[in-house]
Amino acid sequence: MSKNLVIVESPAKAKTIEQFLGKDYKVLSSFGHVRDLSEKGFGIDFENNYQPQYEVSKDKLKLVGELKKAAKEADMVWLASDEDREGEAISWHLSEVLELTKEKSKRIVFHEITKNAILNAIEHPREIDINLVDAQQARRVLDRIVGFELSPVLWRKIKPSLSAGRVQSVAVRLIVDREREIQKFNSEASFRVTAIFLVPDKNNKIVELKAELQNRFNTKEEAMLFLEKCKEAQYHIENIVTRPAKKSPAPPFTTSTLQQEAARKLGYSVTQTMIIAQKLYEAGKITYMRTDSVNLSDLALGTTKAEIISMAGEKYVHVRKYQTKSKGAQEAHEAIRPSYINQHEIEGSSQEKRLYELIWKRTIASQMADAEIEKTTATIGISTATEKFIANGEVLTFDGFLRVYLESTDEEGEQENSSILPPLKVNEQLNVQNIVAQERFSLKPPRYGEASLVRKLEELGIGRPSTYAPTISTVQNRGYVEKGDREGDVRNFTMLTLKDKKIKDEIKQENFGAEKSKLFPTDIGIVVTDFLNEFFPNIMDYNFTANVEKEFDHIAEGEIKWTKTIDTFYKDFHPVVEASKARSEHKVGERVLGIDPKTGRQVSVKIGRFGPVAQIGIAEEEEKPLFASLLKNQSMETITLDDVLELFKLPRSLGQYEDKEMTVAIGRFGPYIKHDNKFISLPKEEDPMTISSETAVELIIKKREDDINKMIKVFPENPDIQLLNGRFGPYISYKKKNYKIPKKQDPSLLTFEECMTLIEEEDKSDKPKKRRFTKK
DNA sequence: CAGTGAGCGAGCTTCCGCTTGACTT
Repeated sequence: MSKNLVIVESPAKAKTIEQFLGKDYKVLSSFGHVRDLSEKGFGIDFENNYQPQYEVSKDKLKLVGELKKAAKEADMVWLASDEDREGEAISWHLSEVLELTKEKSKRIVFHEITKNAILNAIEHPREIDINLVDAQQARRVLDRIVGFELSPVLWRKIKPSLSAGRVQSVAVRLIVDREREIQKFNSEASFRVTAIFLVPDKNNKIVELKAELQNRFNTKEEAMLFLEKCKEAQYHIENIVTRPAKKSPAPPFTTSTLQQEAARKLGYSVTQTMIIAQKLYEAGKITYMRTDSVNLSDLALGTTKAEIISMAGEKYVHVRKYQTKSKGAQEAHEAIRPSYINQHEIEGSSQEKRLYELIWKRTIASQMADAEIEKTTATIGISTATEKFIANGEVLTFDGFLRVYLESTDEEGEQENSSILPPLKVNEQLNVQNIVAQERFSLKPPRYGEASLVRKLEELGIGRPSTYAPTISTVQNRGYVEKGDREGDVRNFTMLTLKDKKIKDEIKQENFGAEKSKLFPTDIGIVVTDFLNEFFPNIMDYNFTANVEKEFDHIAEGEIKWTKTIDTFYKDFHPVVEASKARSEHKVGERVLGIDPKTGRQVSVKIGRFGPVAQIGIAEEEEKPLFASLLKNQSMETITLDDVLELFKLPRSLGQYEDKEMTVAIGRFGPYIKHDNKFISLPKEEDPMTISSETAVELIIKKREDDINKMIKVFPENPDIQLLNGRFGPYISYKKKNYKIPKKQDPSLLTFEECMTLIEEEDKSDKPKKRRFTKK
């Protein structure tokens, strides 16, 4: 029996630490929080000074039992959860639930998982910091109040099952605000002038020298005037300036920067990145992946330095200690780095290998010397004009960290690919090959992607490393935000080219504005955001979290009681919630578009039970209103009366076939034909408004053929059971449910009885689950 | 897999942060 029990948060950590501590110590893990506010109702006693009602979480009951038993058997329990607000609370909850006494338990903390750090921690134990725990309770209770007061308002006013919260609602607001910015944006045109000169290089070979005019022109006329002046001009080098410059490496990865770089360099979603990182962590390949710290342990600094020396030599080393700048960082862990920096690559899936390589490079680079660059700027004078051309050159004189890694950026703008300049002398005359004045347009603000939204949230101090990925999923699952691509548009631009003293004036075309995997607000997201902005501007303020964090800091310092902070907030907040419920004259977000010319009834759009819907007439009228869902590419904000009237032309009858009615309509999965209670999707090229009955009949016949090919077998005993070929291989279909067939089984040999057993077995095994996946 | 949207009103939904599994389609 062990005399000592150490409890940490993560099982992987427990395993490592157990090896350091020897046989007198047993190390278990709490798997994060073990207790939370009751799931029924608020879990807060409002009558009793906001007393939290805690319950051991359902999935932790068994674990808590085991911990209790282990605690009883031990002489001393060491509470070793992380050293931050949440970690302190975890230790406190553990000591409550395990009924630990002060004599029998101690609180210890360490920031790195090394033997020295842990032994040192055990030599310097302390007690639980109840002020820090109180700060966490305030955080927890505030979030519960905000979430559970606001969400039901949305159910009533907009649509069931919606949600609002301190973090998610602001995340959606960022997306909505950005979308409105983009819609408002007016692109401005200007003329950018570039010239190509021909000069000899050091071997007397003629090479191109590219230069750009210092200023741009606002109009075509000005650009034209300038080119006219250039027709007879001479060009010469007026000035050459060479100056050294430096580039420094980026700090080691945090959760947020890892998500950004994995998105930019490897194309992973934030969830994907976290799943892969979790695997690497569990396999002992990297340090903990949910962190806001850029700090590396002394041990890691040392081994990284040694690695760089053996790889590249002493002059490539530059030991750097980074400071965390992001708001609200709690720094319970190290930065994300390889556990063993001398391991350049690892075994595993290709995704794991690539992510590991990224982490390895970033860590190594962060401890390498600056890259040194020599920048040369040549100014070129024009004999007939006062404007100057500028040619920029860049030479890498020392590669430094660039030898292994360069951080990517999100900016798409115009690349200045400055390269090495040919040898030039002041006063040298230049021959011009051509001068081009090209119309350029200012870029609209880019939409957020998953990773850039995380970066923005982190910048604002909203959310934590453990919640970035889940928050991004939540706002998508609630239907507030959709990830998607947008095809670009085509636009014309003017290009003026001066060559051989002649000016060519052309109109050219370019594609612009195409976006991939970006976040777009849905109508529901927009309506919910507008509603919350109107009634709860305080909660929706980008600084709300930062402001309450300040309060939590005061609580942690012991300057205020946590219940006081909550009371002040609640007394302001709750009456506004009540007021927002009371206002009920109109459906939130409803927009009246006009009058239906046929019936004279009102035409409007709103959020219905199943999403955005168009409506002819109003509920109070004697005749029922007509409804039609908006199409995927339509928005409540921009849809017109004519668009809506189009929607009501469906479902459209296509006449009869085999004495049964054929109708065409648009459903959840796009346009379809319904005939004899069967649904047939329209191929892309067919338009439901114009499709003919002949084409419809062809599609019906084709569908029947496909169905026959799909069928493997039916049983005379029970025609409800069908053996079918599907997208994922053969399966059994029975009473509208699908059942798997074991891989080794040849489906055509299955008997009726065997099918029935497969169905029964799967029905039995599938009852108790389901919930979590639909929920999250 | 593909009807829905008024009205009656039962019974449900929901937050953020800590952790890891056990799950489809």
